[in-house]
Amino acid sequence: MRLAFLGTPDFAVACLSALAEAGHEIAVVYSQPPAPRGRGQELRPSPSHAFALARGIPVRTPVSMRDPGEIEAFAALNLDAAVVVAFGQILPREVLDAPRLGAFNLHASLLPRWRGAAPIQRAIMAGDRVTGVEVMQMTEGLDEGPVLASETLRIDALETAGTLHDRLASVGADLLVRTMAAVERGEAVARPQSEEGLTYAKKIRPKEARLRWAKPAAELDRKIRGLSPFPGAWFELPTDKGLLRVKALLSQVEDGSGAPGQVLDDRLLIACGDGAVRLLRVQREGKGPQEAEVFLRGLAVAVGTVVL
RNA sequence: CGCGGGGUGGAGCAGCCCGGUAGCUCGUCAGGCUCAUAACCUGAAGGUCACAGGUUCAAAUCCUGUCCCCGCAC
Repeated sequence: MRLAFLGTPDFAVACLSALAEAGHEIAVVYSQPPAPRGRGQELRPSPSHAFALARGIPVRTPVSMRDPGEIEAFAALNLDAAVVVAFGQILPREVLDAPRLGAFNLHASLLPRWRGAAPIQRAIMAGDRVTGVEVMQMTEGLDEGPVLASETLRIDALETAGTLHDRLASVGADLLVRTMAAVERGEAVARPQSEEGLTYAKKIRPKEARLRWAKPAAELDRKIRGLSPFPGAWFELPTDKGLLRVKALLSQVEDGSGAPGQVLDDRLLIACGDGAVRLLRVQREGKGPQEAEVFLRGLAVAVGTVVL
C-alpha cells in the first residue's frame, strides 16, 4: 500500500522499518521537528526522521498538522492509509479522513487502559502484571478508536520501562504489519473499546521521579523500574563531600525493616516505609549506569547510612 | 561558545584546593585454610597518573593548549 508514516521516537522506528520491509510504499514520513538534543545542544532530527533520511524517504516536520496548508498537502498525497505511532500531535479530522482507508495507530497498552502519553511507564508504576500493544482505527478522540488487533505481554518482576519498551516495539511492529495486511485484504475487524477499566497514562512529570522512602517498598520498586532508564527515579546519598544525587535504575523488593531510607546491609538494601528495596543498578550524577556491585567498589555505602 | 562531571595498574574510585615514597575496593596469578561460602589468610604481578608544553630543586597535584569520554536537557 501507499502509506504515510507519522511517528517520532525510537518506538516508532521499529514500526516504520517493519512496514518498509513488508513492501509498503512509504510516501512520506512525518515527524516532530528537529530539536536541540545531546551534548552541545545541536539541532538533531528525531529517530524516525533520521531513519527516513537514511532510506531516502521524504520527510515533513510541520509544527502543527492543523495548519491548512499542511492538511492540503497531506490530502494531495493520494494515500491508501496513514499509520501513526507515537507521533506526538493531535491529528485533525481532515487528516484522518484523507487516506482511502483512513488512519491507523499502534498504541502500547491494552485499551482502554492507559490511553495517552506514557502507557509503558504507567503500566509498570501501577504494578500491572500484563500489558500489550494494540492497533486501532483512529478517531478524533485520544486513543479512543475501535481496536483491530492486539497482543499481550507479561510484565515480569525485573522489568523496566526500557526493557518493556523494547519488547513492545518489537511485538508491536510485527502486529502492525500483520494488521495492515489484513486491512489491505479487507479482512480487518474493528471492535469498539469498552469504557470499562478506562485509565489515562499521564505524562511523566519530573517531580514524580524523586523517591520518597517512607512509601511502601512495592510502590518504590515499581516507580524505580517504571522510570528507568528515563527520567530515572532518584534520591540523595550523603557522602564525605556532601549529597550525591543517585538514580536507581533497577531494584527488587526484599524483606527488611528500619527507618525509611536507612541502609540495611553493604549491598544497597534500603528500608522503606514498609519493607525494603535492594538497588541492583544505579547511576551517579555525571556518570553512566552501573551495576550496584561496580558502583560500590568506588564508593562504599556503610550500613546505617540514611539516604534521602 | 547551553550547563555540568571526568580521563590515575584489567574494573570502579580516592589522592589534586594546602606540590615532595601512587592509595582503596574488586579482579588476576601463586600458595594456605575450610564440609562449605561473592568465605577467609598469605604473597605476587601489573601504572609513561589522556597527550603536549610551561612554572619549580621537585608536578597526578599549579598554569596553558590539544584530544577523548560521560551526564543533564528527550
